[in-house]
Amino acid sequence: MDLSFLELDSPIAAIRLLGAVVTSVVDGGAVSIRLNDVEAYLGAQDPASHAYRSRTSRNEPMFGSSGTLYVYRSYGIHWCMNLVTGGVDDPQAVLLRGGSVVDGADAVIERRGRRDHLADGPGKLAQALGVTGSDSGLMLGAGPVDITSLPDRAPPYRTTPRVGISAGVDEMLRFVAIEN
DNA sequence: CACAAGATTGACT
DNA sequence: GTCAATCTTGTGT
Repeated sequence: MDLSFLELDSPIAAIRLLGAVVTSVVDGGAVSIRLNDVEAYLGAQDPASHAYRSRTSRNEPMFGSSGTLYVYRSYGIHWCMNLVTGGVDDPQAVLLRGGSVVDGADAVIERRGRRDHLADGPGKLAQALGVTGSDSGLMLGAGPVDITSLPDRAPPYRTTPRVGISAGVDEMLRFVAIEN
């Protein structure tokens, strides 16, 4: 799989990730999710980014090379999963906000403890894939997570402000695939 | 060392 | 629609 587009700026990489299939193999359960909701974080000049203030142990993976996973604890309860884009020392990332389960639904239902709303939110998507903080800093393909399919072209999508942030709210950096 | 805030979710009124 | 759960991390004293 050619993932070189992840070296591009996060808004462009985010759009290319729409329709992409992310897979994970954790505890013997193989899960595939097709992304339909992503957000771009620009890095040092983006007040909404975790890398805005300074380089810390938490956001360290964002300063790594593109294709690195950045996973953080949200509200003390959930895990949220990003893919690092841009070059080294350029802390851009794409937050994986949502997708639809295309394979391994049984494992997802067991992890989520319910049959609906399996991956329609960042915390839910990470839980569906079985991704946790211990996966932060791993490269795609080097750990349990990989991208196995990319669309030939970006699907139709709409652009909205990012969700749940208190700074940079005017930036239209959330990209949601339009359902057909 | 103390503390405030958070890229959310799910249950309940 | 409203609200509590829950705890790590970053920052300031």
